[in-house]
Order: sequence, then C-alpha cells, then structure tokens
Amino acid sequence: MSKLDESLLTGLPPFSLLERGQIREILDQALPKRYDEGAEIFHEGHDAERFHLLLDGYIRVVKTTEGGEQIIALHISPGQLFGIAPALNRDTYPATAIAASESLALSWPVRLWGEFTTKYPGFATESYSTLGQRLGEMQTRITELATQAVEQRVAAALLRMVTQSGRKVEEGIEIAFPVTRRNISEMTGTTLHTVSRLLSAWEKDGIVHSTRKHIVVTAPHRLVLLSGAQG
Amino acid sequence: MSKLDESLLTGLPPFSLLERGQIREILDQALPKRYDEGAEIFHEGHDAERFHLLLDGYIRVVKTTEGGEQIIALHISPGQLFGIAPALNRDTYPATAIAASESLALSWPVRLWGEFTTKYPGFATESYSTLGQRLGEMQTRITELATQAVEQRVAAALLRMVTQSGRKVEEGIEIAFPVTRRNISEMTGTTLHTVSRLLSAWEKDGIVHSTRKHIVVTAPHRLVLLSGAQG
DNA sequence: CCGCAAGTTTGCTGAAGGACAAAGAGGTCC
DNA sequence: GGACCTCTTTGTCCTTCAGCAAACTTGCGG
Repeated sequence: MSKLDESLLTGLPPFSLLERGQIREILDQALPKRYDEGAEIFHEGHDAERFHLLLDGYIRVVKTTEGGEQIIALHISPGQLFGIAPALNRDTYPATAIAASESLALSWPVRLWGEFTTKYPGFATESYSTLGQRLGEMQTRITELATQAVEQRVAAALLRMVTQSGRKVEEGIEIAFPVTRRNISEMTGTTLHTVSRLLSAWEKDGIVHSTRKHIVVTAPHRLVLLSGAQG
Repeated sequence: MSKLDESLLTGLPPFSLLERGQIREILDQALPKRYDEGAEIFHEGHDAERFHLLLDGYIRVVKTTEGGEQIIALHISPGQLFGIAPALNRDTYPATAIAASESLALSWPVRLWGEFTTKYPGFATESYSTLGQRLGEMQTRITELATQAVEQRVAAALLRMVTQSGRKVEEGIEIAFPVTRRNISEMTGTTLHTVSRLLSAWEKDGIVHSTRKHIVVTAPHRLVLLSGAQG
C-alpha cells in the first residue's frame, strides 16, 4: 500500500497545530480501513485496542439494552475522533460503532494515545474539547427526553442531523447518510410507527420530503418551531 | 483562618499518589467554603473561575430548560471534583450547582488546573477517569429515559442514590441527603405526583419507608427487580 | 402559639403514544 | 423475472401517565 497523503490530516482540529514532519510521523503509524454500510468498526465491551479518526462517511455509535433494543448514542462526522476510550482511561469500548454509510477511517493502537497527547501540542486540548461537546450534547438529549413530547424530540433529532451533515440540494437540505424510521426512533426513544406518522404529517405540510432511507428537509425553520418553544 | 489539615486530601483519588509536601502546596492554594442547604455554588452560564472539590455534604448539579423546568444532571458525593469546566476547555459552567445538604468544599482558580495536571502525577488520569464514569452514567440515563417506563426509572434513581450515598440504619438503607418527590421527578423526567403515588405504593408493599424529604429503602432487592428485567 | 410556606397525598379526566396487525413498496439476490 | 427481505404506511385499541384540583401535614418564622 502506498503512503497516505499528508493533506488528509492537515486542517483537522486535532492536528491543526502540527508541522509536516509530525503529520508524516502520525500518518505512518496509522492503519487506514474502508467499511461497508452496516459494517461494525468495534463492539461494545470488547478490548479497546485502537482509537479512530473518521475521514469519510458517517458512523453511528450504538448501545444495546438487555432487552435487545438499540439506542443511538452519537453520530460521528468526517474529521472527528471516535472510540477514544483511552482518553477516559477505559480499557473496553463503551458502545458499538457501525458505519451508517460507506466510510473510511484511520486508526492507531491505544498505546500511542499517551504519546500523541504529550508530544503534539493541541492534540490533548482539542480531544478534550470534543469530549466536552459530546458531554454537552448528551446533557441536551437527557433534557429533551425528560421534558419534551415525541414530536419535539423527533424534530430536534432531524435538525441535529441536518446541522451535522446537511448538504444543500435544490429542494432544501438533505441528510447526507441513510436513515430509517427505526434509526430515528432509536435516537428519540419512540417507535418507528410514531416516527413514520410524524414524517407523513410533515410531508403533507411540506416541511420534509422523504423516500426510503433518505430525508430532505424543505422547511428547516418550521422544524425549529416544532422542536422548540412549540409552534 | 488556620491552616487546613493535610489529612483532608490524603487518600482522595485525585491526590492519592502525592507526597505530603505536594499536598501541603495544593491545600495552601485552596479556598475552603461552607454552604447552607439550598445555597448555590456556581451558576449555569457564568464564567468558570474556579474548580471545586466536595469534602462533606452533597451537591446537585442542575440544568434549567427555557420553560423553567429543572433537570438534575448529577449528584456529587464527598471526595469528588465538580465544576471542572477547564478539563473540557469550557470557559463557562454548563450547569448550576446547589448544595443538597449543608456542605463543605474546597476550590481553586482554573488557572491552576493546567499546573495540577502537569505537575502532579495521577491528577489528570484520575480526573479523566471520573469524567469517563460520568459520561457512562449519562449514557445509562439516556437509555433509561428512552426505553423504560416511569416506574422502572424511579426505582433506578432511588437505587442510584442509595448506592452513591446510602448509609445503613436499622430499617434498611437511608439516602443521606434531603430528597423531595419533586427532586426525584427532576431526575426521572416525570411529575412529583407520579413519584408520590409510586412511593405510596412501595410503602404499602414494604419496599421503602419515607417521610418528608427523607427516604429509607427497606427492601433494595425488590427495587432492583422493579428497575431491571421487570418483576 | 399562630399563620404561612413548602412538601405530600389522592382523586378524576383525557390525551399521547405504545402495542398489535396487516398490507404495500422498493431493492437485491439468484 | 421472481422470491424474499427490509423499509414504510396506516388503522384500531388500550394503557400509561400528565394535567388539573383540592385537601392534608409538617416545620419554621414571627
């Protein structure tokens, strides 16, 4: 396999302060890998042997309950670190990571985490900032689940995906990876039936346009109203 | 004010690896403060000027929604750090901290955070472990809110408090700080009415014994059944 | 010792949304 | 091109629990 191009990492937050030579060093230790849609990158409870950086595609981080239900904990977009158990001193992965679409990621053995954080300026800081943001997002979801009705939560979930991964198309803004009704229900703590009903209603109102596994938000501002201080 | 005794910190996880001299240094820079029940230690959105260590008492970390509802994000027990915004690169507090009972805490200016993490072995590691645990707890709560019925969530919340702060009394295990029905509803995303009904029912079944702001769990094992794989 | 505030209990009602059921609509694999 | 599997839609029923209302209890402050 030929050498990875340095431009892959240049400009990504965790590495933005580094020189060419340092980036070269980091890349030479990285293992690149491609994942098909639905492929598992790592599994909840397994030994955390590597930490990862998503270059292209989208990742869903998922927890499974004893009852077999799945909860989507997090979505990862290109440029983000994930599976960073070592940052929190964990030796097993707390959740399972699955490619939401065809994806490309780099990974490094966890023993390099300590090296990276001490050797490269900004790496530790940026990583912990990311963690802080994720903590904040989780707090927001707890608050939503505890206080808001299903319709508001689903609207908020759509908006979150649009914000994180929206790409402009002529009809509006499209969520850039495949999403099923069931996926949305696993983000919002409801059933796929209820999500389907909501999307049908919103389609009728001209707020979204959706086909199988594929959603375009045509009137984001109206979703904001639905998600927040009611409309 | 006389010097703080070194035994205050000896043995607490963040400082367990340090020598006397180092502990002395840390203590000399600490500001001790007592808080009445209900007193605010810091407020959501304010500049994070200090980070804190709880020595005695219990702290509730609370978020308020636009609608004015409160959500209890976290309980802090003696020996734990809190308000550690600097660890996550935040410059404002993400939530409000309130003394659940009369409490005593030390605090340091945030500029010392960097110094502590580099200078004292184990401090950074222990702090990030704590953070990892909190992240895990939050994930658990999200899962609960998304998949479990009210009764299970309330049972789980009681068990969590018992685990974190239970002290043995003759009738069973008592939650060591004042808790109202409203507080419990703010942890579980329900109403105080529903919580009151559940506690009444459990009282009748001999699972708990509660008086105003005060709860003793007399049959923890039965609560476990209620909280988990249904009873 | 009285009045008031905060916390608690209980009843009733209605709506939200979960559970169950069944059928249609794309895609994909052979 | 057919069989099958996954995803989606829609209908009906029924439980759970939030909302509203009102009374009761306990403890504190004046």
